[in-house]
Amino acid sequence: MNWKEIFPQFEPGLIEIIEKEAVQKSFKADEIIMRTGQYIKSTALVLQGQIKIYRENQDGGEFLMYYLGPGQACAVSMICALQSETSEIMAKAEEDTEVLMVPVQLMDDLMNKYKSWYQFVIQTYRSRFDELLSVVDNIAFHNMDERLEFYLKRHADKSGKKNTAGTGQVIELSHQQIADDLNSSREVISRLLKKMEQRNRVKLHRNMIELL
Amino acid sequence: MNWKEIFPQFEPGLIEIIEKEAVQKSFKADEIIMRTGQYIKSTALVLQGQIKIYRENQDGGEFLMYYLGPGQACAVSMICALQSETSEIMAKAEEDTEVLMVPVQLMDDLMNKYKSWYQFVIQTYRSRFDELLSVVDNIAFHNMDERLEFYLKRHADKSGKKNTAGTGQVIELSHQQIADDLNSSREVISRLLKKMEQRNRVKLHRNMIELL
DNA sequence: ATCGGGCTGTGATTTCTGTCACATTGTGAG
DNA sequence: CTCACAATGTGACAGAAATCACAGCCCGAT
Repeated sequence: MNWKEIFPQFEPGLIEIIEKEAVQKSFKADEIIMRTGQYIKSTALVLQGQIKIYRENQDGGEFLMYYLGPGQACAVSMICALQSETSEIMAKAEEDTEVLMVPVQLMDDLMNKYKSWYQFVIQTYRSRFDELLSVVDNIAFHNMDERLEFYLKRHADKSGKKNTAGTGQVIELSHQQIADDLNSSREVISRLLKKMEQRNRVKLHRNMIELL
Repeated sequence: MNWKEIFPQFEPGLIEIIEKEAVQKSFKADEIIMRTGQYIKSTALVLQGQIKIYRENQDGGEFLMYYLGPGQACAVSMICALQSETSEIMAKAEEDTEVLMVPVQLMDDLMNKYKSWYQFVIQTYRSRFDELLSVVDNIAFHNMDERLEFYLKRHADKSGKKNTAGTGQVIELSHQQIADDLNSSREVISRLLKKMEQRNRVKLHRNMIELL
Protein backbone atom coordinates (compact mmCIF):
# COMPACT_ATOMS: atom_id res chain seq x y z
CA MET A 1 0.00 0.00 0.00
CA ASN A 2 1.19 3.46 -0.82
CA TRP A 3 1.38 5.10 2.60
CA LYS A 4 2.60 8.44 1.28
CA GLU A 5 -0.92 9.28 0.20
CA ILE A 6 -2.10 8.90 3.77
CA PHE A 7 0.51 11.41 4.98
CA PRO A 8 0.76 13.84 2.06
CA GLN A 9 2.13 16.59 4.27
CA PHE A 10 5.47 14.82 4.90
CA GLU A 11 8.60 16.24 3.23
CA PRO A 12 10.69 14.13 0.78
CA GLY A 13 13.61 13.72 3.21
CA LEU A 14 11.28 12.59 5.96
CA ILE A 15 9.57 10.11 3.68
CA GLU A 16 12.92 8.68 2.73
CA ILE A 17 13.96 8.09 6.33
CA ILE A 18 10.65 6.51 7.28
CA GLU A 19 10.82 4.36 4.16
CA LYS A 20 14.20 3.10 5.31
CA GLU A 21 13.65 2.70 9.06
CA ALA A 22 9.97 1.95 9.59
CA VAL A 23 8.29 -1.43 9.41
CA GLN A 24 4.77 -2.01 8.20
CA LYS A 25 2.63 -4.31 10.30
CA SER A 26 -0.85 -5.79 9.98
CA PHE A 27 -3.29 -6.53 12.78
CA LYS A 28 -6.50 -8.52 12.60
CA ALA A 29 -9.73 -7.14 14.07
CA ASP A 30 -9.73 -7.36 17.90
CA GLU A 31 -6.00 -8.03 18.03
CA ILE A 32 -4.16 -6.13 20.75
CA ILE A 33 -1.53 -3.80 19.33
CA MET A 34 -0.09 -2.48 22.56
CA ARG A 35 -0.69 -3.57 26.15
CA THR A 36 -0.63 -1.48 29.29
CA GLY A 37 2.82 -1.71 30.87
CA GLN A 38 4.54 -2.86 27.70
CA TYR A 39 7.77 -1.11 26.65
CA ILE A 40 7.32 1.30 23.78
CA LYS A 41 9.75 0.58 20.99
CA SER A 42 8.01 2.41 18.19
CA THR A 43 5.39 4.96 17.31
CA ALA A 44 2.45 3.72 15.29
CA LEU A 45 1.21 5.62 12.25
CA VAL A 46 -2.16 4.30 11.17
CA LEU A 47 -2.50 3.58 7.45
CA GLN A 48 -5.76 1.68 7.27
CA GLY A 49 -8.51 0.56 9.64
CA GLN A 50 -9.35 1.85 13.10
CA ILE A 51 -7.59 1.46 16.43
CA LYS A 52 -9.26 1.90 19.79
CA ILE A 53 -7.27 3.38 22.67
CA TYR A 54 -8.21 2.17 26.15
CA ARG A 55 -7.30 2.99 29.69
CA GLU A 56 -7.21 -0.11 31.93
CA ASN A 57 -7.36 -0.57 35.67
CA GLN A 58 -5.96 -3.31 37.88
CA ASP A 59 -9.00 -5.56 38.06
CA GLY A 60 -9.73 -6.16 34.41
CA GLY A 61 -11.82 -3.07 33.74
CA GLU A 62 -11.19 -1.19 30.52
CA PHE A 63 -12.46 2.15 29.30
CA LEU A 64 -12.48 3.35 25.71
CA MET A 65 -10.99 6.82 25.31
CA TYR A 66 -10.75 7.44 21.58
CA TYR A 67 -10.16 6.09 18.10
CA LEU A 68 -7.22 6.41 15.74
CA GLY A 69 -7.89 6.25 12.02
CA PRO A 70 -5.78 6.51 8.86
CA GLY A 71 -3.42 9.48 8.94
CA GLN A 72 -3.41 9.57 12.73
CA ALA A 73 -0.79 8.45 15.22
CA CYS A 74 -0.46 7.39 18.82
CA ALA A 75 0.37 10.52 20.81
CA VAL A 76 1.41 8.58 23.87
CA SER A 77 4.19 6.76 22.06
CA MET A 78 5.50 9.96 20.51
CA ILE A 79 6.26 11.45 23.88
CA CYS A 80 6.81 8.55 26.23
CA ALA A 81 9.23 7.81 23.44
CA LEU A 82 12.17 9.81 24.69
CA GLN A 83 12.76 7.86 27.89
CA SER A 84 11.99 4.28 26.83
CA GLU A 85 9.05 4.08 29.19
CA THR A 86 6.13 1.72 29.43
CA SER A 87 2.72 2.31 27.95
CA GLU A 88 -0.03 3.87 30.06
CA ILE A 89 -2.66 2.71 27.63
CA MET A 90 -3.89 -0.28 25.66
CA ALA A 91 -4.48 -0.24 21.91
CA LYS A 92 -6.75 -2.70 20.15
CA ALA A 93 -7.55 -3.06 16.45
CA GLU A 94 -11.22 -2.35 15.85
CA GLU A 95 -11.06 -3.65 12.28
CA ASP A 96 -8.26 -5.24 10.26
CA THR A 97 -5.59 -2.59 10.41
CA GLU A 98 -2.35 -1.57 8.70
CA VAL A 99 0.21 0.32 10.75
CA LEU A 100 3.62 1.83 10.11
CA MET A 101 5.95 1.34 13.07
CA VAL A 102 8.60 4.05 13.42
CA PRO A 103 11.36 3.29 15.95
CA VAL A 104 11.29 5.68 18.89
CA GLN A 105 15.03 6.34 18.64
CA LEU A 106 14.31 8.41 15.55
CA MET A 107 11.79 10.71 17.24
CA ASP A 108 14.19 13.32 18.51
CA ASP A 109 16.07 13.50 15.24
CA LEU A 110 12.94 13.73 13.11
CA MET A 111 11.57 16.47 15.36
CA ASN A 112 14.67 18.57 14.84
CA LYS A 113 15.21 18.00 11.14
CA TYR A 114 11.75 17.93 9.63
CA LYS A 115 9.30 20.74 10.06
CA SER A 116 6.49 18.58 8.70
CA TRP A 117 7.15 15.95 11.36
CA TYR A 118 7.24 18.57 14.07
CA GLN A 119 3.94 19.97 12.84
CA PHE A 120 2.49 16.50 12.79
CA VAL A 121 3.55 15.74 16.36
CA ILE A 122 2.21 19.04 17.65
CA GLN A 123 -1.06 18.56 15.86
CA THR A 124 -1.34 14.98 17.10
CA TYR A 125 -0.83 16.08 20.67
CA ARG A 126 -3.30 18.84 20.38
CA SER A 127 -6.01 16.58 18.96
CA ARG A 128 -5.48 13.81 21.48
CA PHE A 129 -5.44 16.30 24.30
CA ASP A 130 -8.73 17.78 23.14
CA GLU A 131 -10.22 14.34 22.84
CA LEU A 132 -9.15 13.52 26.37
CA LEU A 133 -10.86 16.69 27.50
CA SER A 134 -14.15 15.55 25.95
CA VAL A 135 -13.68 12.18 27.58
CA VAL A 136 -13.39 13.88 30.95
CA ASP A 137 -16.47 15.94 30.13
CA ASN A 138 -18.41 12.85 29.32
CA ILE A 139 -17.73 10.86 32.43
CA ALA A 140 -17.63 13.84 34.81
CA PHE A 141 -20.84 15.52 33.71
CA HIS A 142 -23.03 12.95 32.00
CA ASN A 143 -25.07 9.91 33.00
CA MET A 144 -24.82 6.58 31.29
CA ASP A 145 -27.72 7.27 28.92
CA GLU A 146 -26.02 10.33 27.45
CA ARG A 147 -22.64 8.62 27.39
CA LEU A 148 -24.21 5.73 25.51
CA GLU A 149 -25.67 8.05 22.88
CA PHE A 150 -22.31 9.74 22.46
CA TYR A 151 -20.61 6.36 22.16
CA LEU A 152 -23.01 5.10 19.50
CA LYS A 153 -22.76 8.26 17.43
CA ARG A 154 -18.98 8.26 17.56
CA HIS A 155 -18.71 4.58 16.72
CA ALA A 156 -21.03 5.02 13.78
CA ASP A 157 -19.04 7.99 12.51
CA LYS A 158 -15.72 6.18 12.79
CA SER A 159 -16.71 2.86 11.31
CA GLY A 160 -19.03 4.53 8.79
CA LYS A 161 -21.43 1.69 8.00
CA LYS A 162 -24.83 2.47 6.48
CA ASN A 163 -27.98 0.36 6.51
CA THR A 164 -29.29 -1.05 3.24
CA ALA A 165 -31.80 1.74 2.70
CA GLY A 166 -29.09 4.29 3.33
CA THR A 167 -31.41 6.03 5.78
CA GLY A 168 -29.21 5.61 8.83
CA GLN A 169 -25.99 4.40 10.38
CA VAL A 170 -25.42 0.89 11.58
CA ILE A 171 -23.42 -0.38 14.55
CA GLU A 172 -22.33 -4.02 14.59
CA LEU A 173 -21.67 -4.65 18.26
CA SER A 174 -23.24 -6.76 20.99
CA HIS A 175 -24.56 -5.08 24.11
CA GLN A 176 -21.77 -6.77 26.05
CA GLN A 177 -19.07 -5.19 23.88
CA ILE A 178 -20.60 -1.76 24.36
CA ALA A 179 -20.82 -2.30 28.12
CA ASP A 180 -17.13 -3.25 28.19
CA ASP A 181 -16.06 -0.13 26.31
CA LEU A 182 -18.07 2.06 28.68
CA ASN A 183 -16.92 0.11 31.75
CA SER A 184 -20.56 -0.63 32.57
CA SER A 185 -22.63 -3.83 32.60
CA ARG A 186 -24.60 -5.55 29.89
CA GLU A 187 -27.97 -5.26 31.64
CA VAL A 188 -27.65 -1.51 32.06
CA ILE A 189 -26.80 -1.03 28.39
CA SER A 190 -29.63 -3.31 27.26
CA ARG A 191 -32.15 -1.38 29.31
CA LEU A 192 -30.92 2.00 28.12
CA LEU A 193 -30.99 0.82 24.52
CA LYS A 194 -34.58 -0.38 25.01
CA LYS A 195 -35.50 3.08 26.26
CA MET A 196 -33.78 4.65 23.26
CA GLU A 197 -35.76 2.34 21.00
CA GLN A 198 -39.00 3.44 22.67
CA ARG A 199 -38.01 7.04 21.96
CA ASN A 200 -37.35 6.06 18.35
CA ARG A 201 -33.67 6.93 18.48
CA VAL A 202 -32.54 3.43 17.44
CA LYS A 203 -33.81 0.12 16.16
CA LEU A 204 -32.40 -2.99 17.83
CA HIS A 205 -31.36 -6.23 16.14
CA ARG A 206 -29.13 -9.12 17.09
CA ASN A 207 -25.50 -7.94 17.10
CA MET A 208 -26.60 -4.78 15.34
CA ILE A 209 -28.05 -1.39 16.18
CA GLU A 210 -29.57 0.99 13.67
CA LEU A 211 -29.22 4.68 14.46
CA LEU A 212 -32.23 6.73 13.36
CA MET B 1 11.33 38.19 41.52
CA ASN B 2 14.07 36.45 39.64
CA TRP B 3 12.18 34.11 37.37
CA LYS B 4 15.30 32.63 35.77
CA GLU B 5 15.83 30.49 38.83
CA ILE B 6 12.43 28.91 38.34
CA PHE B 7 13.35 27.94 34.78
CA PRO B 8 17.07 27.21 35.03
CA GLN B 9 17.02 25.04 31.92
CA PHE B 10 16.30 27.95 29.54
CA GLU B 11 19.12 29.11 27.25
CA PRO B 12 20.46 32.68 27.38
CA GLY B 13 18.93 33.71 24.05
CA LEU B 14 15.55 32.39 25.13
CA ILE B 15 15.73 34.19 28.44
CA GLU B 16 16.52 37.39 26.62
CA ILE B 17 13.50 37.14 24.35
CA ILE B 18 11.15 36.27 27.19
CA GLU B 19 12.61 39.11 29.22
CA LYS B 20 11.76 41.49 26.38
CA GLU B 21 8.36 40.20 25.29
CA ALA B 22 6.70 38.65 28.32
CA VAL B 23 4.71 40.43 30.99
CA GLN B 24 4.61 39.42 34.61
CA LYS B 25 1.19 39.33 36.24
CA SER B 26 -0.10 38.75 39.76
CA PHE B 27 -3.32 37.05 40.77
CA LYS B 28 -4.94 36.94 44.16
CA ALA B 29 -6.15 33.67 45.64
CA ASP B 30 -9.41 32.50 44.00
CA GLU B 31 -9.04 34.95 41.13
CA ILE B 32 -9.86 33.50 37.72
CA ILE B 33 -6.89 33.59 35.38
CA MET B 34 -8.53 32.21 32.27
CA ARG B 35 -12.18 31.48 31.53
CA THR B 36 -13.65 28.80 29.32
CA GLY B 37 -14.30 30.26 25.88
CA GLN B 38 -11.89 33.16 26.29
CA TYR B 39 -9.39 33.87 23.51
CA ILE B 40 -5.88 32.77 24.31
CA LYS B 41 -3.42 35.60 23.84
CA SER B 42 -0.54 34.25 25.88
CA THR B 43 0.92 31.18 27.51
CA ALA B 44 1.26 31.29 31.26
CA LEU B 45 4.49 30.23 32.98
CA VAL B 46 3.92 29.85 36.70
CA LEU B 47 6.53 31.52 38.90
CA GLN B 48 4.94 31.32 42.31
CA GLY B 49 1.79 29.91 43.87
CA GLN B 50 -0.57 27.23 42.58
CA ILE B 51 -3.10 27.31 39.77
CA LYS B 52 -6.01 24.92 39.46
CA ILE B 53 -7.16 23.84 36.01
CA TYR B 54 -10.87 23.05 35.62
CA ARG B 55 -13.14 21.66 32.99
CA GLU B 56 -16.56 23.32 33.00
CA ASN B 57 -19.92 22.30 31.60
CA GLN B 58 -22.85 24.39 30.42
CA ASP B 59 -24.86 24.46 33.63
CA GLY B 60 -22.35 25.82 36.07
CA GLY B 61 -20.64 22.55 37.00
CA GLU B 62 -16.88 22.55 37.27
CA PHE B 63 -14.42 19.73 37.68
CA LEU B 64 -10.84 20.04 38.89
CA MET B 65 -8.36 18.28 36.63
CA TYR B 66 -4.93 19.24 37.87
CA TYR B 67 -2.64 21.80 39.46
CA LEU B 68 0.14 23.93 38.00
CA GLY B 69 2.95 25.00 40.30
CA PRO B 70 6.16 27.03 39.91
CA GLY B 71 8.18 25.96 36.88
CA GLN B 72 5.12 24.56 35.13
CA ALA B 73 3.06 25.94 32.27
CA CYS B 74 -0.38 25.69 30.74
CA ALA B 75 -0.16 23.03 28.04
CA VAL B 76 -3.47 24.01 26.49
CA SER B 77 -2.30 27.50 25.70
CA MET B 78 0.95 26.28 24.20
CA ILE B 79 -0.87 24.32 21.54
CA CYS B 80 -4.17 26.05 21.03
CA ALA B 81 -1.72 28.85 20.55
CA LEU B 82 -1.05 28.38 16.87
CA GLN B 83 -4.60 29.07 15.68
CA SER B 84 -5.72 31.81 18.07
CA GLU B 85 -8.47 29.64 19.46
CA THR B 86 -10.55 29.86 22.59
CA SER B 87 -9.81 28.12 25.83
CA GLU B 88 -11.34 24.72 26.57
CA ILE B 89 -10.55 25.07 30.24
CA MET B 90 -10.78 27.42 33.20
CA ALA B 91 -7.80 28.37 35.36
CA LYS B 92 -8.15 29.70 38.88
CA ALA B 93 -5.48 30.83 41.34
CA GLU B 94 -5.43 28.54 44.35
CA GLU B 95 -3.16 30.88 46.30
CA ASP B 96 -1.70 34.28 45.49
CA THR B 97 0.15 33.61 42.29
CA GLU B 98 2.83 35.15 40.05
CA VAL B 99 2.69 34.32 36.36
CA LEU B 100 4.79 35.19 33.32
CA MET B 101 2.64 35.76 30.25
CA VAL B 102 4.37 34.94 26.96
CA PRO B 103 2.49 36.11 23.82
CA VAL B 104 1.33 33.19 21.71
CA GLN B 105 2.71 34.76 18.53
CA LEU B 106 6.18 33.86 19.77
CA MET B 107 5.43 30.17 20.27
CA ASP B 108 6.30 28.97 16.80
CA ASP B 109 9.50 30.97 16.68
CA LEU B 110 10.67 29.88 20.13
CA MET B 111 9.96 26.27 19.24
CA ASN B 112 12.18 26.47 16.19
CA LYS B 113 15.03 28.48 17.63
CA TYR B 114 15.48 27.24 21.17
CA LYS B 115 16.06 23.62 21.98
CA SER B 116 15.40 24.26 25.66
CA TRP B 117 11.98 25.70 24.85
CA TYR B 118 11.16 22.77 22.62
CA GLN B 119 12.16 20.38 25.38
CA PHE B 120 10.05 22.33 27.82
CA VAL B 121 6.96 22.22 25.61
CA ILE B 122 7.34 18.51 24.97
CA GLN B 123 7.82 17.78 28.62
CA THR B 124 4.86 19.97 29.56
CA TYR B 125 2.63 18.13 27.13
CA ARG B 126 3.76 14.79 28.31
CA SER B 127 3.12 15.62 31.97
CA ARG B 128 -0.28 17.16 31.38
CA PHE B 129 -1.29 14.25 29.19
CA ASP B 130 -0.31 11.78 31.89
CA GLU B 131 -2.21 13.76 34.45
CA LEU B 132 -5.30 13.73 32.28
CA LEU B 133 -4.95 9.96 32.04
CA SER B 134 -5.03 9.66 35.84
CA VAL B 135 -8.04 11.94 35.90
CA VAL B 136 -9.83 9.59 33.52
CA ASP B 137 -8.77 6.66 35.70
CA ASN B 138 -10.18 8.30 38.73
CA ILE B 139 -13.62 9.09 37.48
CA ALA B 140 -13.99 6.03 35.26
CA PHE B 141 -12.93 3.41 37.78
CA HIS B 142 -13.38 4.83 41.26
CA ASN B 143 -16.26 5.75 43.55
CA MET B 144 -16.54 9.06 45.31
CA ASP B 145 -14.87 7.80 48.51
CA GLU B 146 -11.69 6.85 46.67
CA ARG B 147 -11.79 9.99 44.55
CA LEU B 148 -12.09 12.04 47.71
CA GLU B 149 -9.04 10.38 49.26
CA PHE B 150 -7.07 10.99 46.09
CA TYR B 151 -8.19 14.61 46.05
CA LEU B 152 -7.18 15.22 49.67
CA LYS B 153 -3.79 13.60 49.25
CA ARG B 154 -3.05 15.59 46.12
CA HIS B 155 -4.21 18.87 47.60
CA ALA B 156 -2.06 18.31 50.67
CA ASP B 157 0.99 17.49 48.54
CA LYS B 158 0.55 20.57 46.37
CA SER B 159 -0.17 23.12 49.05
CA GLY B 160 2.24 21.44 51.46
CA LYS B 161 0.88 22.62 54.80
CA LYS B 162 1.76 20.73 57.98
CA ASN B 163 -0.06 20.65 61.31
CA THR B 164 1.60 22.17 64.37
CA ALA B 165 2.91 18.85 65.66
CA GLY B 166 4.32 18.13 62.23
CA THR B 167 2.69 14.69 62.37
CA GLY B 168 0.46 15.15 59.36
CA GLN B 169 -0.69 17.26 56.45
CA VAL B 170 -3.39 19.88 56.72
CA ILE B 171 -6.04 20.92 54.21
CA GLU B 172 -7.71 24.29 54.59
CA LEU B 173 -10.91 23.90 52.64
CA SER B 174 -14.62 23.77 53.45
CA HIS B 175 -16.63 20.70 52.50
CA GLN B 176 -18.45 22.82 49.96
CA GLN B 177 -15.24 23.79 48.17
CA ILE B 178 -14.21 20.14 47.97
CA ALA B 179 -17.63 19.16 46.66
CA ASP B 180 -17.35 21.82 43.95
CA ASP B 181 -13.94 20.62 42.79
CA LEU B 182 -15.22 17.04 42.59
CA ASN B 183 -18.49 18.10 40.96
CA SER B 184 -20.38 16.48 43.82
CA SER B 185 -22.53 17.85 46.66
CA ARG B 186 -21.63 19.09 50.10
CA GLU B 187 -23.69 16.49 51.98
CA VAL B 188 -22.02 13.59 50.18
CA ILE B 189 -18.56 14.92 50.96
CA SER B 190 -19.46 15.59 54.60
CA ARG B 191 -20.70 12.03 55.05
CA LEU B 192 -17.69 10.46 53.36
CA LEU B 193 -15.36 12.58 55.46
CA LYS B 194 -17.18 11.44 58.61
CA LYS B 195 -16.63 7.83 57.56
CA MET B 196 -12.94 8.55 56.94
CA GLU B 197 -12.73 10.07 60.40
CA GLN B 198 -14.28 6.92 61.89
CA ARG B 199 -11.60 4.89 60.12
CA ASN B 200 -8.98 7.24 61.57
CA ARG B 201 -7.82 8.47 58.17
CA VAL B 202 -8.52 12.15 58.97
CA LYS B 203 -9.45 14.48 61.77
CA LEU B 204 -12.12 17.07 61.01
CA HIS B 205 -12.16 20.70 62.08
CA ARG B 206 -13.93 23.80 60.87
CA ASN B 207 -12.49 24.81 57.49
CA MET B 208 -9.66 22.38 58.05
CA ILE B 209 -8.95 18.69 57.62
CA GLU B 210 -5.99 16.90 59.14
CA LEU B 211 -4.64 13.94 57.14
CA LEU B 212 -3.36 11.11 59.37
C1' DA C 1 -34.16 -30.68 12.66
C1' DT C 2 -32.16 -30.13 16.89
C1' DC C 3 -28.80 -29.01 20.16
C1' DG C 4 -26.01 -25.80 22.47
C1' DG C 5 -24.06 -21.53 23.23
C1' DG C 6 -24.10 -16.78 22.78
C1' DC C 7 -27.37 -12.79 22.75
C1' DT C 8 -31.10 -10.25 24.68
C1' DG C 9 -35.09 -9.03 27.91
C1' DT C 10 -36.67 -8.34 32.56
C1' DG C 11 -37.66 -8.41 37.54
C1' DA C 12 -35.85 -7.97 42.22
C1' DT C 13 -32.53 -6.12 45.19
C1' DT C 14 -28.69 -3.30 46.86
C1' DT C 15 -25.40 0.35 46.85
C1' DC C 16 -24.00 4.80 45.73
C1' DT C 17 -24.99 9.46 44.95
C1' DG C 18 -27.72 13.60 44.73
C1' DT C 19 -31.39 16.42 46.81
C1' DC C 20 -34.38 18.50 50.21
C1' DA C 21 -35.20 19.80 54.80
C1' DC C 22 -33.79 21.25 58.97
C1' DA C 23 -30.94 21.12 63.33
C1' DT C 24 -26.63 22.36 65.44
C1' DT C 25 -22.24 24.51 66.03
C1' DG C 26 -18.40 27.71 65.51
C1' DT C 27 -16.68 32.29 64.70
C1' DG C 28 -16.11 37.00 63.81
C1' DA C 29 -18.19 41.74 63.73
C1' DG C 30 -20.32 44.97 66.31
C1' DC D 1 -21.76 39.18 74.89
C1' DT D 2 -24.80 38.52 71.25
C1' DC D 3 -26.23 38.20 66.76
C1' DA D 4 -25.81 36.73 62.15
C1' DC D 5 -24.02 33.79 59.11
C1' DA D 6 -21.28 30.32 57.36
C1' DA D 7 -20.02 25.54 58.11
C1' DT D 8 -21.28 21.18 59.45
C1' DG D 9 -24.31 17.06 60.87
C1' DT D 10 -28.15 14.09 59.80
C1' DG D 11 -32.49 11.91 58.36
C1' DA D 12 -35.57 10.92 54.56
C1' DC D 13 -36.16 10.06 49.99
C1' DA D 14 -35.36 9.53 44.80
C1' DG D 15 -32.89 8.05 40.96
C1' DA D 16 -28.90 5.86 38.64
C1' DA D 17 -26.34 1.93 38.17
C1' DA D 18 -24.44 -2.66 39.50
C1' DT D 19 -25.59 -7.30 40.51
C1' DC D 20 -28.08 -11.65 40.61
C1' DA D 21 -31.26 -14.74 38.69
C1' DC D 22 -33.42 -16.62 35.10
C1' DA D 23 -36.26 -16.91 30.76
C1' DG D 24 -36.58 -16.71 25.92
C1' DC D 25 -34.50 -16.25 21.45
C1' DC D 26 -31.52 -16.64 17.45
C1' DC D 27 -28.21 -19.03 14.74
C1' DG D 28 -24.65 -21.97 13.34
C1' DA D 29 -22.64 -26.62 13.72
C1' DT D 30 -23.67 -31.24 13.62
